[in-house]
Amino acid sequence: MKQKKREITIYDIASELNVSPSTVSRALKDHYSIGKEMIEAVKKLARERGYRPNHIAASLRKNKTNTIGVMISWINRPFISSMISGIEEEASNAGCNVIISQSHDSYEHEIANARALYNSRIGGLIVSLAMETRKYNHFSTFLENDIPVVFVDRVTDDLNCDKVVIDNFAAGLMATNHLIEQGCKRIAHIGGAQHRSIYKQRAEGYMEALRRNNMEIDESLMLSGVMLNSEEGYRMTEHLMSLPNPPDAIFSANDTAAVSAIQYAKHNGIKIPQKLAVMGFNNDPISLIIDPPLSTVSHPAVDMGKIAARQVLKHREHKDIITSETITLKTDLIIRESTLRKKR
Amino acid sequence: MKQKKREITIYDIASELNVSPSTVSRALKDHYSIGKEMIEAVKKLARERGYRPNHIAASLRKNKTNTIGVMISWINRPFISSMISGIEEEASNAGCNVIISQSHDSYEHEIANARALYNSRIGGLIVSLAMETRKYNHFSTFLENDIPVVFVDRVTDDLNCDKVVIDNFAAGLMATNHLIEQGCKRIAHIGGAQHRSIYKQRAEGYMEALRRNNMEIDESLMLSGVMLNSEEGYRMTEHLMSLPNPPDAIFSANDTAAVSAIQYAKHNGIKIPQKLAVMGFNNDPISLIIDPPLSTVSHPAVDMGKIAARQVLKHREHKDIITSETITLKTDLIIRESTLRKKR
DNA sequence: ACGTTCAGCGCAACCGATTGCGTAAATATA
DNA sequence: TATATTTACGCAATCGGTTGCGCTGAACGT
Repeated sequence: MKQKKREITIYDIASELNVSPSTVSRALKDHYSIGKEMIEAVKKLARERGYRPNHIAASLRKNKTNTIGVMISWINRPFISSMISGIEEEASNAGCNVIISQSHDSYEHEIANARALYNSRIGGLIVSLAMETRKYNHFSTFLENDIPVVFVDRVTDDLNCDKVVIDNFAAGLMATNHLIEQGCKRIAHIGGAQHRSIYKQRAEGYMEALRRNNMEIDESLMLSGVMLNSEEGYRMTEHLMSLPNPPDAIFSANDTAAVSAIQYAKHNGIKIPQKLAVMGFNNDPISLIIDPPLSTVSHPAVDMGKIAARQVLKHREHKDIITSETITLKTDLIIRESTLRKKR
Repeated sequence: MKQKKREITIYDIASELNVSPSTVSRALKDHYSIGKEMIEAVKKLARERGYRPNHIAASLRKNKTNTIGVMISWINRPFISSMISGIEEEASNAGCNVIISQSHDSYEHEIANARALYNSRIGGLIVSLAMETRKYNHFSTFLENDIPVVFVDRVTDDLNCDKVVIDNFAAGLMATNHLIEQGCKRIAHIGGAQHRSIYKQRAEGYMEALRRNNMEIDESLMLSGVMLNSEEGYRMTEHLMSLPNPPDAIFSANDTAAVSAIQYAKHNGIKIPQKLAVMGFNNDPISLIIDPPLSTVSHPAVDMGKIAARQVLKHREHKDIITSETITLKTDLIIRESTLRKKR
């Protein structure tokens, strides 16, 4: 009844063709020292017998798997899940598996996950840092063992490896400039944890825009959250609008907080964008659903994932190359009603 | 310079303790035939030497990995990514990896992915079916080889394995009943592909509610989409509202289409919920952002993922048990303004 | 005619853990 | 005291590829 279907191995193929297993192994991957017709014969028989390569065995021998690890904060966030979608697509095209692990934005978790992934002998790693993380020693194990590490979005300069990012400074500058063009005079900024470079750079872009326009940088209008979630966004907006001299615009470092700002405004009869213009960041689905639609900065999430995956795969191909490049993708300012004061 | 740090193996530990590798192997997993003090000694030395078990080697020997495969349509959808979040959390607590693969709702992709996952020797599989899929032979390979398969949400009755679902019929009934209670007289239903049981059952719940209230079932008010995305939702709403006798309520089988219905209504000056009540399904984040907030049915996404993972892990523990259970989780009707005609 | 080159393939040692079977010593039973 | 049983551990095969090195015969050069 219970048929123990033995799997076909290279040994089966070898003995059937009266050659050695090594020849079969090499033939299957077009090794240069194997004859043309032998390669064909092996592949043909392999196909006929339904041979399935055992990656586990190869991984054991090579002490490296064809699995790419992905460390992110939370899967269930639009930007992250889209990025993973891109990673998965690219990796699966290259015959690689993708294994994911969530840090939940905790430093402790991130360390534990790094250890677990390392123990799983992943062949490459893609990381978007946890909000908390300030030290990066837990990644050096990978680098020391020639396991390519690529950072995406939430990166660090403390480690010398590939990065896939957007120009957060330019994006912050662009977004703030737009608000200024729309006639906003007192622009507040709701940022994220400032040790996370993406948030720091967005804030610096914001400040640079003010400077270039000879506008005062008012520290009391620059807030930074811990998680930058909706609760924080709501409370920070409440704080800002309760100031003696409240802002007439808010540039938020993500859409979640920006949407909360809009909701606070709606609850309190503050007209958007006339009384308060709101600019977000990320182009999350909610930015298009909220009323009025939220102006924001688009993040090429899927592409960032694809490119990060490609970088990992590239390093796996050419182990000799040790260059570490930083790839910066273009962002787009998406102008919607939440900031559109001047009708065009 | 380049220190080839040799990994500690059970052989190193064995020779240092002057015992055999088999003893070390057994001691590390508390095998009954190993003495108490031997177990302690082995574990102590393993800790001191920084021994890391090589799962690859174990997988090769046992011909089964500690990796759980997850097949879903798209990662970047709120329900799916939340579910995966739950799976990952539970699996990682049990020391298992999670590898994901997207079908993009395509039958062909699903088959290819199944084959790839099988070749990866996964130790268990969690599936939420692609929209297109109508045949299920591509999963039998797993069952024949005692690899536990658990279906979540988008399930099928054609296969005899575990399922984690919600009561879609009851949910559809409940949702429609609510609309009726709110005084809606002509309720339309926007459903998904009817060969996918979740959508069929929601539609049947809808019809049952009408029947119980002696309301006519008007076929022209029952539409079913292919992907049930926003474009389809918008067009179907347009179609419905252009009928000679348009509906005064729409029950959509997901939030995406429901939000599109609201947007169509807003674009065309149709008051919600007075002129048109809209009910969604899933409790996606957008349902809370859209104005007016969307009434919907909540899906315990994270829990469904956790439970599915637990089922897989359970089957891995006790291989003898071959029961296949269906676990049905509770849904909640979330009433918001989009259906609230009667002020309470 | 003889040394050289090289394409083409085989040998066998890995990679690290698992496990059925065997065995010696210790303890229990008759 | 002899035998049965239990306790605790070792032996060695096995999982399926991979790869450095070595071998062979034929083509080639002078």
